[in-house]
Amino acid sequence: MKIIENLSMKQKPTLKIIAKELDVSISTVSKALRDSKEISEETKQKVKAFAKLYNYKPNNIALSLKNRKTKTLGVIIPEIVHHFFTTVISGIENYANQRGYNVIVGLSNESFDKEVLNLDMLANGSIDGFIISLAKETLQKKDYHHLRETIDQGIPIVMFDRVLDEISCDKVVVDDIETSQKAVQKLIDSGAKNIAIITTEDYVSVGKLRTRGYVKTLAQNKIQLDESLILKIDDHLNEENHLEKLEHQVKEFLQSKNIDAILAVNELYAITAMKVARAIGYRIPENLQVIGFTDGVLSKHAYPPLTTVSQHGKEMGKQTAELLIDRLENESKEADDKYKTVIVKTEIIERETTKSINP
Amino acid sequence: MKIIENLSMKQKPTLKIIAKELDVSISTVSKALRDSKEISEETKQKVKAFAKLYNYKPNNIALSLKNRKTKTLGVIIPEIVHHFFTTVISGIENYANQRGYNVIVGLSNESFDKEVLNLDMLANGSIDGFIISLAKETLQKKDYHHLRETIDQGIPIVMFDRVLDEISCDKVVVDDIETSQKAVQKLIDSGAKNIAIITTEDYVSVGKLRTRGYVKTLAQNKIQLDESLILKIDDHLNEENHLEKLEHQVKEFLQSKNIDAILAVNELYAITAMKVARAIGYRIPENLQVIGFTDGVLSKHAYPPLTTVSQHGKEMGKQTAELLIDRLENESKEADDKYKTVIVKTEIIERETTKSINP
DNA sequence: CTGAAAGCGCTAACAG
DNA sequence: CTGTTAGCGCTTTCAG
Repeated sequence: MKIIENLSMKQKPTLKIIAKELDVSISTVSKALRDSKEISEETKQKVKAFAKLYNYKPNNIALSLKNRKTKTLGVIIPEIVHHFFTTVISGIENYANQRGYNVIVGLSNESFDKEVLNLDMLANGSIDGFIISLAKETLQKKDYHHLRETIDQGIPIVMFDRVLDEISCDKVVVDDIETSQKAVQKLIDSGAKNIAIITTEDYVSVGKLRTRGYVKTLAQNKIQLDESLILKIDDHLNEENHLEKLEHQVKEFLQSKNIDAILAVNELYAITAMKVARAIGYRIPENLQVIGFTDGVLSKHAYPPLTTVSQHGKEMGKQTAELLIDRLENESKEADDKYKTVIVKTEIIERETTKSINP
Repeated sequence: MKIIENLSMKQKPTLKIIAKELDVSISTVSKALRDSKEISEETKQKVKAFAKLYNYKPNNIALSLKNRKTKTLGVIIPEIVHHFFTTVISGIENYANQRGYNVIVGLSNESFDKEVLNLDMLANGSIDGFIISLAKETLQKKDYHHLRETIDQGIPIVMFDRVLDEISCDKVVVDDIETSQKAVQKLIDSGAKNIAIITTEDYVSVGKLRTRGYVKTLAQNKIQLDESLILKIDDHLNEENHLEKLEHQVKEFLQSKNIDAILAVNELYAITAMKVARAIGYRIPENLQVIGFTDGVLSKHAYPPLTTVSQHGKEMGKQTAELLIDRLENESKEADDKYKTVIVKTEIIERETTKSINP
């Protein structure tokens, strides 16, 4: 075969170019490469050899335009410097790749506007569907028009973790109430009397639900609820000194109360509570037990290693991706059209901030 | 204006549809929307109003095909559940968005094959350029053909952190040698005599460079180098029990030596060293000082809070994105064609694992 | 001022 | 077995 010089390594080969060089038509090349039986063995060989030689790869964009699907998922999360979200992404990416999908990541930074922007930016054909965990600001504003619009446009959304009852779509969550109950029960069983919870403001659904589980468990154990043992952190992540503020709030709380156990709604709150508590003389777990949510590096490497609720982020990621891709690929078969919400199991990982349960 | 019924909310409007409804040509619509002066004010108004009403947004894929550029960057990193990479991504995303670019993320999981796969998957038109930090396995194998090929294909690459001298392209790094020197000098100045370094195998460039800085600083201070104070961790991240193994290696090391300061090449090694050291009776920083690299959550919330070298991941991300986008948008002007490597400043953040420097 | 036509790279129905 | 044609959605000459 004579090698044609105008095919420098630089020039990315296209069907057109191959066709010209081989002096056949574009569609012949296309068919040959896809092993169509319309094409003679001989031609196929020739075309394939040439394609291989010049390392031909079909252009994704052209395929996307033709097929009206991009084989890529848009993932929009509030923050990426965050262990939980990071594990979720890794779960998504892994699974999506296996099924031939790519992942575009957008960050909302907990901002409503950025969430909308990202959605818009990607909804114009760049992706086939969204996986999203809502920004705090969105939850506060309760403005969901952007979600409604993209669903109306026919772009499916799967929500995870921070989800909305108001929007019907597939969802993946942890059973926050039940999990929180398990944790509080464990604290009670191991002898705690004055159990506090450090949680978020109610507009963050996970915070609200976990608080609900806390309240419920106390009731079940006939323990009088003391509202003042519920600390709702007023957390503005984007502020410069939010860590200092957090510590301050926690410190005041711990000093003013007589607490022997804490359930914290995330790692950071748990770690902070431990740090502050230690500073004011508590010993953990002897006179203060702590359980956190989200099993991340912080918990694992904390001092002492923190007992936490593992949310299985990777599994959640896998589930969201699966739900989304299944929906994308079944659009025609209206069979399983109903929206699903899958609940991912949690698990309490016992480390050294809780006591073993009394027999 | 009469509202035409076949435009249900579901149907995504295209120029074609708008043209038909308004009974003008496609090109007129296109021009009107782009405010071409070829079009009469009246028509423009009409078209724009209609487009707005039906929430028309140009299809990105079609634009990409037409313009031969996608306005999206491919970022390939070894791991995402990792504070440093996560901050880099956030820096990239932020800056890229500002300039109208999206970010596709690919994870190599430290595997050569997955790195190649990801590169291939995205190089077929999905992205305009790459930002990449190499997988350990790639560094070991020294097989860089995939990088060479994509550069040959005309797709620019910017490498960061784990970079290669062998490949010419833009790079963003931290000055590892110098930084490491600063850290070691600090340890020496605050009285340390037997300074150890916990580092990676040499094929990880940052490990090698930091080690070099360590060696250099000792020499400058006329301290005899004791090779046995260099612990090179044989780290296979993907193994199940790599944490246990790590602890084990560190423990043996600490027990067999008489060490009063440690420079650790990343957070995990630093934290692990502290944990092990505490367990065998060291007090930090009284008789063991520790400095880590990578200022992440682990360091900040460690017990005691760890003195670390901040690598300014976010800044690095911004720089990589800037380098890449600038190159993409200047392809014609061969002016600044030379490859650059920008060095991002580091900074030692003093917390409680080091002593203040003796006067 | 408006529209027809070509083309980005690819596929597929339809002719030959 | 191979080629022509049309079309995915958009921009951009070039005619009218």
